[in-house]
Amino acid sequence: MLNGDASLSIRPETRDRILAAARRQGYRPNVMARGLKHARTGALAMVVPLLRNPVWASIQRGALRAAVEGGQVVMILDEPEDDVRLPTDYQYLVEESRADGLLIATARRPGGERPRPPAVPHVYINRRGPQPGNNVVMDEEKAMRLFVERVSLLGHRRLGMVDGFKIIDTVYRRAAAVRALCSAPGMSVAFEHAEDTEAGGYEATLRLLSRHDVPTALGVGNLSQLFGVMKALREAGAAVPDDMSLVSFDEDDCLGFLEVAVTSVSMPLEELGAAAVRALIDRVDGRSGADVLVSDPLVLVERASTAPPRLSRRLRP
Amino acid sequence: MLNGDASLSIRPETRDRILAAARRQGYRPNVMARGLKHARTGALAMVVPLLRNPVWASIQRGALRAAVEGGQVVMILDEPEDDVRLPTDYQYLVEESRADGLLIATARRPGGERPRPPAVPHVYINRRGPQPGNNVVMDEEKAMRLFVERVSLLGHRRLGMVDGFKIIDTVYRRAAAVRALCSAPGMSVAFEHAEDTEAGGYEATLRLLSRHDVPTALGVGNLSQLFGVMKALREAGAAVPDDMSLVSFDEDDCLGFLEVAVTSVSMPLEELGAAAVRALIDRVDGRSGADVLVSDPLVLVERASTAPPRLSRRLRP
DNA sequence: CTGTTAGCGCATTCAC
DNA sequence: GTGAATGCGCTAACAG
Repeated sequence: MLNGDASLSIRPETRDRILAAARRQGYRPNVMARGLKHARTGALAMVVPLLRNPVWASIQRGALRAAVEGGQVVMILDEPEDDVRLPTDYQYLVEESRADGLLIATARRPGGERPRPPAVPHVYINRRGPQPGNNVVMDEEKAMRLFVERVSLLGHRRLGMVDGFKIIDTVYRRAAAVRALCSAPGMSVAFEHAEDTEAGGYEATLRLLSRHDVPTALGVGNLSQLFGVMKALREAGAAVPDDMSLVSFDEDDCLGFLEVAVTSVSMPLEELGAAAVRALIDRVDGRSGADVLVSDPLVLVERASTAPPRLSRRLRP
Repeated sequence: MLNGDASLSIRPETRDRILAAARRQGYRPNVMARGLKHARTGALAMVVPLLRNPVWASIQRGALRAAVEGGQVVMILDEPEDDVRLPTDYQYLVEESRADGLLIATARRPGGERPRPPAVPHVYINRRGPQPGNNVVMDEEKAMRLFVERVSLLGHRRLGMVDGFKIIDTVYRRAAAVRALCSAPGMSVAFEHAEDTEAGGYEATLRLLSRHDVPTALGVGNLSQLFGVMKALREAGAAVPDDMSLVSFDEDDCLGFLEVAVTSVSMPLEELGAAAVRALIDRVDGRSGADVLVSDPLVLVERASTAPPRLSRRLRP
């Protein structure tokens, strides 16, 4: 009755009186006792690499919102980059009833061992696990398409991409998507993989600029790399957007305040986090489901870093 | 015995056999049952404003590290900026045994109501609560001193500061500290309060630049504002560092890759999070303590955005 | 429709 | 030295 069972037929006034009295006396149902009975904790465990990259903050926020809506609480586990664990290393949390399910948001796979899916309810966020059915990812293909369509419409034919390494699942999918999109005759794309850091973006751009066919439009996988990319362009005297069009795949308010305001593709990060939590709650409740592809809202945020390529280059045979 | 009670006198081989068998069968102690008995959950609840500002990622990371060391787990609660609650609104988490204590990391105070400390174990992170004894903060005074000493050594006399509003406790303490530090004859400081956003920093800088006594050295409270500050300086034609020295109070790798590499004061964010968790565990265990002031590692990261003021201005009477 | 009871899994206590 | 009983707070199933 104290949990709001409506099936009881008590006079409303009586019910209210009781509830008021309970509240006044400070009564709180003990979730551990309740959990013991139901074999449910009401908590979900989320394993994240707590990078300073703001995308995780957005994913977390979306996840937390969806969790409170589902009456769940989220506990955060931090996986340090220098101590990459297997997803199965976290299932003890469910086995010892600390959580009902696992949200696995670590992008990097540990090397060597063949992946096995955890034996407890789980969902992979922003990456695919070893099997279909428990993955919630964003529509990277659509993101790449927005980029490629935008710059090819401006007249660019030689594209470039700076992103992380391919062991990161999003990078893998982006690379495949952009290759497919640039397979049209006359189009090409140079893909540089580098660390997800400023220095990584810097080095990758240097490599790109030393090619004989320097791209005229560049996509950058994340904000940290973007700062390195812009530094390399600045030092090389390559003006944005006249010598190089630039598109970031991390949207952030700061982009509008840089030397040149940078156009970006805004990914549905909060939606991703929320969708993952909803999917996990389904699985905890025994409703299994298919993989989820989050495609909205995924838009190009136009700023000032894209323009047609220089005529001199464009017309060169 | 299964939890490693050494007081039992079992033959080591027997003990090992049992433990091995337990492990093989996948036995896991149920933390809810254990918790029910001990009236302990082994979890701490952390209320954060999930801003995209990377400082929260660092604080979280430090807190999570200290939590695993203390055998605790941290659940995260997100307080949206548009729905500021009272700290006491979260004590139900402890009352219904979801957590053993509260880490309150929201900086902004809700207006109107007089603050009352939660009636459960709690610690305020990076802000002071209504009473002394449960606050873990960083040494903002030391941070300001590093800034003021550095630029005054370079010859600056008119300083400026862009930061958030004074209802944010860190800002309040910084403002008091910098005023005290600049009370020497011939020194002055202009303090502009603004939103913790790029636009806020932009507007604040515009106000600063329109003064009759424009500062020659500027401290900026956080990274978001910094982008706005730099845009305003750029548009005004004020060169960094020649026309304006710049110091950020958020350290971030990206600072080294901006148009001008920005000097910063690196705050002990991870240490702050860790110290808060340790303090809270003490309080949960019944050991009360004093306020904690985290002062290390707090250093000036020299980059390229500080220089002596222009001679023309410096020599003007 | 209301009141009582058994048992969730563990740790502590007591009896053996 | 070992084993069985008790109760943490709750709820589902039951008996009244």
